[in-house]
Amino acid sequence: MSGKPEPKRTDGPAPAVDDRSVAARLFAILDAFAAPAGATSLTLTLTAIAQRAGLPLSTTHRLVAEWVGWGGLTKHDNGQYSLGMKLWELGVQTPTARNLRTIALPYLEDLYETTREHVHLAILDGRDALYLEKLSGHHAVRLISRVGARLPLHSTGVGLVLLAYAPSDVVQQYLATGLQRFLPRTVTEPDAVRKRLAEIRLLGLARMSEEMTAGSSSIAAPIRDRTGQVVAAVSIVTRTTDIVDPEQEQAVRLAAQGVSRALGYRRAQQ
Amino acid sequence: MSGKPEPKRTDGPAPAVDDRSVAARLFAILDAFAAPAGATSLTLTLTAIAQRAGLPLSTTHRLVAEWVGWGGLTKHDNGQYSLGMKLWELGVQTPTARNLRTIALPYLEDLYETTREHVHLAILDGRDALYLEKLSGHHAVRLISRVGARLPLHSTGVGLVLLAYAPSDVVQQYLATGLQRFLPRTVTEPDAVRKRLAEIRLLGLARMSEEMTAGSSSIAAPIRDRTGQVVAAVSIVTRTTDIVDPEQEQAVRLAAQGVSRALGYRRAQQ
DNA sequence: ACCAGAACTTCCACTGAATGGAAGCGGATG
DNA sequence: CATCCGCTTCCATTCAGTGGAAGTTCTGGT
Repeated sequence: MSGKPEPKRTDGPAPAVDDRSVAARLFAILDAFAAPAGATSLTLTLTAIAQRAGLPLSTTHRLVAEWVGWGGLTKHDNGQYSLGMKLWELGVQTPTARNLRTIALPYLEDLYETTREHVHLAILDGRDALYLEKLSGHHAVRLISRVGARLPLHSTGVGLVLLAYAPSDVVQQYLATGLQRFLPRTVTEPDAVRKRLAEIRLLGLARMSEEMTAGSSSIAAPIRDRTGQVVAAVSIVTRTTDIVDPEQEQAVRLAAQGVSRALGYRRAQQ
Repeated sequence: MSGKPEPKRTDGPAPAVDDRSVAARLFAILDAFAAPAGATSLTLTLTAIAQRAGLPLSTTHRLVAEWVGWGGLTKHDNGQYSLGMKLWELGVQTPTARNLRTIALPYLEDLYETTREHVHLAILDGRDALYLEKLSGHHAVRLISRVGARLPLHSTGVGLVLLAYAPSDVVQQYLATGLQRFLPRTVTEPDAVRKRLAEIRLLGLARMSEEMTAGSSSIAAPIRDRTGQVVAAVSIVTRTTDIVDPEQEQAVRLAAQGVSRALGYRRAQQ
């Protein structure tokens, strides 16, 4: 009853004992390096890591040393830390990413060659479109997307395609939360989005225009696995024009079909 | 006093208390998933993880749960575990890999388009060539290399280039250990390798033939950063022919120069 | 050159989180 | 139905991890 038998705590601003496990603390350290949006990858000092992870400096010091020893973090000459190659090495072995990427890459290359536009490959992960691959030429319009980026489902071509073929409860939940408007043309009204999703399912293709990045539009199509489930989406992002280019749309469709076939999909109908 | 008040340990085969830290045990679990050579990515049962990591089952159970909770491992329906997307997500943010890849990719695409051969991008990491990127078309000769793979320095094109421009003590150490012979034509004799390295430095290009995989040859060239240091190597792998193709060699050289220039290198001499 | 301050590293007594043996569970196999 | 094998849960024991504090190094201001 009453207060716990705390030793000698000077009131202060809620010490709030940290009941995270060692593992959770180790993870918190890595999470401190998660790059925010489309920024360059982070490089942090020990103190910065400690702050971001909410850990005492000495604990951070010890745990960071463990990460460095294993290769999950690297210490640079200037004393800053960044994510280490070991992490990259294990990361690229993750089955979902690796298998899809390996199979899809040749088709993405073809698509890039025929269109010379940014090519994206993304999957649905939680409430986001997670970008697995991105090909772009030298010219390349500046985009926020990059490999490993998470972008909203309702404002990107791949995102909308993924949402269009997602289980209805996922759609329900996604639309329930307020959708952010990035540009005047971003569609954020739930019912309007629903109507779009139906059109996408009908057409087997999504067309976006100026909803995430000014001056750029995109065309996206679904990729299916052997069971017919949509598991990913491909897209190209072009400079916005008013005319629909049937050749580009056909190229995206073909790429998506190619990958689907390589994944073992044999289209049932149509 | 005498012996510790051990509870009731039956002698047995050296209990050998495990003095690994919690962190080390967590890492051992991830390391259990490191795919051996060119195999498909692993999927393991709890028991298998425990064995590979050398941990008691109950400890493994608890720590694996921590990884799953964070997203570093994923539990599949069948009860098997594999590396998780979180790992991939953080992994692709690793600066070295990300920066080099982003800058190099357009040039690698060009190289692929002009040659239609496997294109590799690798860096020197420890005693291995670590493959950062690999592009291949549909036809594609079967190769052991893949993104994230580690292959020997003396039997691959990129490896030999990296070794040629490595600090002399690295070369020293590498050659000191016995070099494995994969095929009859693999050069393993230290002095012969040294001679090759000198030729590569002179020519700015490496030519390999049937030293790792039967029927395939490769042409590799060095990539330099702004300081002039060789930081990576590009190569194409072709079906072995007896004639040297100057166009292919020129294409590899151009790609390497393009990436170098994009990295800020302005060649000093030549 | 000197000093102040910040950032990092090391130390160590205390303690509660991690450990792992054992028992319980559940589903596959014969 | 019995057995095996792999997974999950439990909990008393203890030692690894903790973090405050002191020591050290680096930075930059005057």
